[in-house]
Amino acid sequence: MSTAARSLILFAQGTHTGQADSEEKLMEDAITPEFRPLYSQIKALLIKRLAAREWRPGDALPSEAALAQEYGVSQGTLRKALNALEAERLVERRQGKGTFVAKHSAARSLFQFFHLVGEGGERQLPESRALNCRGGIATRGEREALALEAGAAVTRIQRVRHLDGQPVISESISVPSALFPGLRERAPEEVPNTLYELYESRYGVIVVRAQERLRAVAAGEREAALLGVAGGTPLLEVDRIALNIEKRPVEWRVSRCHTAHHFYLTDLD
Amino acid sequence: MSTAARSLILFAQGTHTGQADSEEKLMEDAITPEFRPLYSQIKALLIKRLAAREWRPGDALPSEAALAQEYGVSQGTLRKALNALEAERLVERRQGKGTFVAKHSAARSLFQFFHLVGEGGERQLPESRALNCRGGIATRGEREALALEAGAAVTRIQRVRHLDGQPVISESISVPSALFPGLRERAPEEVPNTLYELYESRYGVIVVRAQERLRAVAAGEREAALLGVAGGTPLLEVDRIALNIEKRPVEWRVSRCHTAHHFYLTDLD
DNA sequence: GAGTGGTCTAGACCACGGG
DNA sequence: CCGTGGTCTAGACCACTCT
Repeated sequence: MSTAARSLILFAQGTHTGQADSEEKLMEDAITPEFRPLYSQIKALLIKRLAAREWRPGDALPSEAALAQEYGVSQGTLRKALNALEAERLVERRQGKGTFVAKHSAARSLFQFFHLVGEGGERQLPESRALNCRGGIATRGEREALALEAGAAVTRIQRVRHLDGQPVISESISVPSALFPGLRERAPEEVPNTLYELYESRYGVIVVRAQERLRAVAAGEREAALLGVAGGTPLLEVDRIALNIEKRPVEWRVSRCHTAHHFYLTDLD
Repeated sequence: MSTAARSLILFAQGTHTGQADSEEKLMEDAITPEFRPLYSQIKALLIKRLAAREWRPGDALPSEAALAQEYGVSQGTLRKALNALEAERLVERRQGKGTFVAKHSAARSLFQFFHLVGEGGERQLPESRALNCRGGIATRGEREALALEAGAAVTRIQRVRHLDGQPVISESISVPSALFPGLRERAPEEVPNTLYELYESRYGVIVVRAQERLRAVAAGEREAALLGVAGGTPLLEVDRIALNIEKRPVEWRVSRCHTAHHFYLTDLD
């Protein structure tokens, strides 16, 4: 099945041993060369298949040899595409086992998405207590963050997250209800700690990257009470937009963190 | 000259066509295989030469072919090492030109090291006004941040940085005086905006990566005055340790940022 | 032992930059 | 024109995993 969508463009390429010809002369005067490496085209094709959920998180992809034959390229070229996908954390590769669609886990949440660490740098996932989970109509801010039309339905979750038993984060989450049918009916107790695992396993929404905007704000009375601090205490506000494999926003999350005993840690490299 | 420090360990490798033999039977029962890919060994050797300043920032390295011959490996293997160095931003490669030792520039400072952006996401390097530049003895904090012995000399710079003409960042910088001889004698007016360019061109200290710890703090009276805000205003504190090519700390910098009109922007991927 | 990804090689040709 | 890095191929062997 799936006989390799074959429209690979081999621009002025050397050793194409017999396949993917038929488009050589059609750009006599192509002002823009439009050269695109084969491995890059293969990569895009594989992303398309991943986005179409041809393979699910945790599944094994076909072997390098099989995919190379399917696309009519050498194993080396195909490997380059797969390695690029691994670098973007879309797949995981293990020698002797195979190539697997990346799956969310507590460890991944901890290292890729959760950056608050203790004074000594210890990483630890917080425990969460959801306060509520409701549906509503997208505000202007939600429409902008999630690229929604006016009137779109959103589901909102509010929760407090604890580290070492102490409340440290007050979090407001908004997602498009269309992507997560039924989520709004969940009771707060039924909202798990690592939401991205839920998004993935229950709704097929794979969060692969995010962008965060940080600023310092003064605690309002509500957050202050939730976090057990005085009103006006400086808090670290983390405004995150999470993107799926197609780079579309799927979640907007604003966290306000009490940073008396924790840091937001990030590497510049 | 420099006839390729040849002690590459070729463990159970296949097609070694005649070079780098002589160490085949000496690990009959090596419990730990200690396998290390050739390209990784080459990479380490190149890093050593870069750290030794055999080539200076902006210089061209020898061509792939030349280096491959020097180390007695194939061009493909050598390329893998160079590509890894490029991924770590130690070198820059340009088709048709060559491979060059990475050089600090305003652009690099802006994208790799400066993360404060305007509301719309515009990136812009701030202008700096140094308040003072003095020598002193390392405090406990400086010793920990910079891995210094008790009694070590440090040079401290304090400055205020402006965006769109408004003071936004109050910054305290400490560096080991031993690494930057003469820096402490600079008049504040002689302290340039992009310090890492100065470190590199004047002192041969190449900052290649950094780690930042962020938290929210209340403005003290001093910062408040410098930034033109009320005392107690929440500020984003950015605590940075900058590392050189050998991963040793070379600068400690604490910035306090007024984030009413700017964000700290970071990507999670 | 079979199958997977990982490393290494050798060689061909292409895209790019600058004489 | 030549020299550079970039792409692609083909094939060999190695390391790892599981049966």
